[in-house]
Amino acid sequence: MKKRMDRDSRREQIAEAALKLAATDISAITVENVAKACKIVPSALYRHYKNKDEIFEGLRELVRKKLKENTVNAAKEETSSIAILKNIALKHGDFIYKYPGIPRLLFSDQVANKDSLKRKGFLNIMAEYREAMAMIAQKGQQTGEIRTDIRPEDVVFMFLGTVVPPSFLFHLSDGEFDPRLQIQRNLILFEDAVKNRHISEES
Amino acid sequence: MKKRMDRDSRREQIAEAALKLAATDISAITVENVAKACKIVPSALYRHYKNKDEIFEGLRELVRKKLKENTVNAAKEETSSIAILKNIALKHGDFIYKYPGIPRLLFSDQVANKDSLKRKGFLNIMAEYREAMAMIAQKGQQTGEIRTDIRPEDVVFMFLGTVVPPSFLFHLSDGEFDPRLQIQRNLILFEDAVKNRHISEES
DNA sequence: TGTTAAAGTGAATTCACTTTCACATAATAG
DNA sequence: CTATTATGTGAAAGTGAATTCACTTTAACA
Repeated sequence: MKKRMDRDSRREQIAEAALKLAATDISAITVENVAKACKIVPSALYRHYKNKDEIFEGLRELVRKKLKENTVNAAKEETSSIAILKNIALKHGDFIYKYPGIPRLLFSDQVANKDSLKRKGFLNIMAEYREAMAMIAQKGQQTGEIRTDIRPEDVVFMFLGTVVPPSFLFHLSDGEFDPRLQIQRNLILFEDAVKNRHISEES
Repeated sequence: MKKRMDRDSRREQIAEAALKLAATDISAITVENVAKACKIVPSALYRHYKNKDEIFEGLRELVRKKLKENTVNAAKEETSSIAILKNIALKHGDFIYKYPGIPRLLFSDQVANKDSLKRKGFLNIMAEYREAMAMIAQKGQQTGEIRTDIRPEDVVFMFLGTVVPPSFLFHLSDGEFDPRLQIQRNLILFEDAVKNRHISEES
């Protein structure tokens, strides 16, 4: 009757199930709960992942993919660098609001703990991400819309500054604090701070 | 021979021991390790704290105290609002660099997890903290050094934006990324973004 | 100095998970 | 149709803590 799921779909299903569980609480990601969500028995998970750590690895991969998707879409929708960055920030707001598991995972220490390999998982995602942002910023400097007296990486940090604290508060407040509104407000200051002022023209 | 420790010192010693353990990894904070660090036996901890959660509560209290100390000292050293805020940010950089356990704890989900009471612990600390910052910002607006077209809370978020992302990266990178340098750079943009521009005078 | 309460000890218990394993069943290819 | 391989099952074992408890030691002080 019921067709069995093929290998790849099952692996993905498992990671998705874990991501959903992360929305409540990272500690809800137990082998048992993940298995239950996939309607299989705990031990069956081990046919698809060597152990729980590998499930987390799959989870990180999932997050990486979704984050990248966001940035790519944002770049398609806008042309100016600042507009792209702002769009990405807004998309992130919607995104983490929709998947509260994402900040949970990023800030979690279960997923990225002592053994530096696991930690490097997210660190690499962040590095890749920061680099992509830096390239956008650099382009903005070349076209003259972003001030050139700071490094592109500093623009990136300013960008992170608009997104990370609201996300963190969203995480801490267990969903009560709406990160999207604050990100919008922060973006006003962000634009103001990084745009090239052309002081001579402005006065 | 050896004098036994009095009740209060012992409680504090336990919290301090937990904080030190947090520097490596939150999961290193086990009843056994904490006890070992205090040179007593695990079960003895229960004479001082009802359970592990209460130890974490003591830990949060310790963090709250240390954070407050920072802000108070910064306020003493400077007069202008912006200078105070910048000073606090710098102090925080030094601070978390010295106590890597602090960001670990803040971002940890062991310490502040599902049951909302625990989570509220840090949430309250953050709320208190943000309020204190907001008051400084408001004062800055009254004296005219900070622009008045944004809410004090937005200044606070901008402030957090300078400190939180570097702290987070410090945490993720396991101490390799130095938050202090980036905070310094971020503060340049921070000051630039929030100070009152007096456009009429500047041109 | 002998009594009492507080603090510490060690062993045992419990608990929530993860992981393994021998066996069962479904899909697939020869 | 049968052999083979991939998946899934259920029970059992293993693990790493947290917590409890009866018992000892220590400090304080009447």
